Amino acid sequence: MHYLIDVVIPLPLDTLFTYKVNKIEFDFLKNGFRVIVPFGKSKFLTAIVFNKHNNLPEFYDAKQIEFIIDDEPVINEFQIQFYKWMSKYYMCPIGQVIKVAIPGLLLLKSESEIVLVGELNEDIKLSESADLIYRNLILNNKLTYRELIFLLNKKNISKTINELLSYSLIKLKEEVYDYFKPKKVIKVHFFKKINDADLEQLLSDLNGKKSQQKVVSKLFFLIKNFNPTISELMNDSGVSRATINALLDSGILIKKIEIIDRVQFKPDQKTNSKDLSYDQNIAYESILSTFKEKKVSLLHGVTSSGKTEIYVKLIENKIKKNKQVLYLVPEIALTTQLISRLKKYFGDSLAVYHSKYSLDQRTEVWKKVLNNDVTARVIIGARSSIFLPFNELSLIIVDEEHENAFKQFKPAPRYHARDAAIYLAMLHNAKTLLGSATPSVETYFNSITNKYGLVNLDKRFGGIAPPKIIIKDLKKAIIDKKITGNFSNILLKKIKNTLENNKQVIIFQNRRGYAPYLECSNCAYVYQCINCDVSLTYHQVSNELKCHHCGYRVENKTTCPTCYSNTSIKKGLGTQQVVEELEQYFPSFKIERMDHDSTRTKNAFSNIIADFENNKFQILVGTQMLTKGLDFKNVALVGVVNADSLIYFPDFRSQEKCFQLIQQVAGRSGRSKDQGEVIVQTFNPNHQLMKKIVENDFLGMFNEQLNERFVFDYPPYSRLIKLTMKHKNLDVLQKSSVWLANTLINHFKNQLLGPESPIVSRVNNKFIKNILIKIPIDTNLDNSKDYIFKVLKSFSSISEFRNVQISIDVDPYN
DNA sequence: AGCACGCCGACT
DNA sequence: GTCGGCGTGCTC
Repeated sequence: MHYLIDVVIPLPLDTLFTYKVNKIEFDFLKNGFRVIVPFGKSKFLTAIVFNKHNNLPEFYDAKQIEFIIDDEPVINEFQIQFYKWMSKYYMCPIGQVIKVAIPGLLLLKSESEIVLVGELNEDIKLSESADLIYRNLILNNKLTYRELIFLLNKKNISKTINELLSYSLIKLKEEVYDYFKPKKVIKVHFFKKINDADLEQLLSDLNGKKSQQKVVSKLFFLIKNFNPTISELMNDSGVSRATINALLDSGILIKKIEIIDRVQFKPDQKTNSKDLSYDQNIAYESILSTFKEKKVSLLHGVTSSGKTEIYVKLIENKIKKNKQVLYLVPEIALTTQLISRLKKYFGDSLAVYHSKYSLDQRTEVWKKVLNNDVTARVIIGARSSIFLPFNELSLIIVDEEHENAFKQFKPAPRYHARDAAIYLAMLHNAKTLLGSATPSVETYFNSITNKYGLVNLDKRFGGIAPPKIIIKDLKKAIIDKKITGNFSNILLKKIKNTLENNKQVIIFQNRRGYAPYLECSNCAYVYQCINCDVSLTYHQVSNELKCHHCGYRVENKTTCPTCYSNTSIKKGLGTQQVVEELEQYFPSFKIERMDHDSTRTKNAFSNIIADFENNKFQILVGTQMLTKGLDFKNVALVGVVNADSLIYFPDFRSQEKCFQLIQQVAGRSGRSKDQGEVIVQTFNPNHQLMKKIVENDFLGMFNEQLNERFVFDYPPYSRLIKLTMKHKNLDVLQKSSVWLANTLINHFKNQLLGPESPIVSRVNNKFIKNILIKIPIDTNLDNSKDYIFKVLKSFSSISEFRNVQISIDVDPYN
């Protein structure tokens, strides 16, 4: 009988690799265990067991595993299923999925150490390599695999290791794999449990030692709630370190090491969930009733309708039953307000997970979820939290379902967290609740066609009237000379009134930087990035020209490279310039900016929000960032400087996005009792979309968009797969993209668009071409994908095209 | 992905 | 004569 395991290697390779194990290992191993395997000539990698079987491979000799890391699985069967699905659906190698899904700490490479533990007996004769290692170990005591490989110079090291092991000269230090170190802290305790009488005794024993008495009484008081650290005790009792040390030395106090959670929750006063309003309660009940028949429901609730309270109610029910709930948000950094709100309700059962957390923090949450720990029953997280090892998952909430941030771009798998969450919930037999004030066309379509449940909540909480949206025609304003700079007179007047009433203003400008581009006024040259096919953005503060694609930056010397004149003019409009302009008009008010540039540092974002909330400044100018569920009580006016770039963005979703964006920004206004106002400036006041925006007509927008998607075969009437090709040589790219498109056309016929150069046709010195495939909804998606893979395989066998990078995006979002 | 192997140019 | 450039193929 042969014992074999199939493992996933965390590299972008699409196959499982088969290794031999012995009977004992076979019986011990379960799917989800980590093992160290030899891979290639000299590498050792962490791999994850995905399958166990007895079928010896026919065409190659399986290697033996090196050793087993865990004594229990680090991922569960749900995840194995889920990751496999993701690999298949998003056409991404399984190894790549693993790499993205599992925090790095759990996937260490050959950092294992061997440690010298024995002494060489004279009658043992070591082989040359073993002797070399042994002598090195005497000098260094321990060596990593990597160093070993280096010393032995590319030989198979497992032989040598086994030889040294067989004489008990070395030990493999497996602990190093558990790199994850719990955070430890030293706390002060009494030497024994102390009651009131003991305290009296202690205090009299310390007669004359005033400071020590102080410390003892303070500690006695504190331990009712918690044990302090040494420095906390010092501060609280107002004594010096020496006093504490004296008490420690005399044995009255002792130090204890405690493991604490890295992800700390301030013990905010815990509150019970609020009672739902009449409308909220109806919505809540209907969600429950749609869940009887449907796996997925959409809560379409206007801004300020109090969706969060409904979520809270639903979550409460689940955690009472010791179930897990995943609360997905588009961008965790923009969710500080929501998190602190949820903390109040769920306190210690709430954990936050985010790929920007440190590896230690992530690993901590990971392990808690794996063990269904009480301190991680509700996970609030960005898209990567769908990869966590849930085992009692019973509800997923996808808040702001329409947000593009749910779609992953950068490393493959290019998954959409909302769609993946629905599959994940299905695996767990759990429910998914999608929530949005402006649902995506796809989701709303699924709701009205009865695939998902649909619950409407169209009254704002407390009956506040929705903000009044006013469209201002910029063309007319210019003709009538009723405009100053970029602001129509009416907008300026409204800002003035609002500020005078002690209310705050938000100005939305969807472009960061100062001016989008700089143009030479002599020869009309536009300053360009040297690596990319885009114009450089002028940044006033640093007096630099920056590329927002590759990060290239130059000092603004304003000497035109073509005509050498130095008369450049700023064209277009960015957030920095808007701020500068407003500062001129309203010199007595403070203005702040919130965009990608001003929020780069760790706390900048929450600081700006906190300052705005506390009325430390009155006008907030910002980009998209402003729209993400922020809640400012005192904002009465929102101004959109220019809506046109939103409508005319060349993408089939641009109008939907524009509607969503303006509705969301509008939602920031008038969140308290007064009706808010929104002024949208545009050169296209008669665009049908503007009418829909003014009338708050979601359904009208939806129907119109749906119709357009039907006519042009876009989702939800088709599925899209986008192939992006990159190469440094334009000719090669041209030729190869035409070859690929022509080959694919055989199968996809007129459902294939391209190859086309994107608007930014060169980034980082590589040219780009896109091919878009529309797959009709009634054809088999798997067959289409198989065909694409087949074609890509023949593509890569053409040596001329070898170096063309191709990335696949299933359900692309731009 | 990484890394070894292999086949061609500029050098002590 | 060799060192090293990076094109190609493979990893159980």
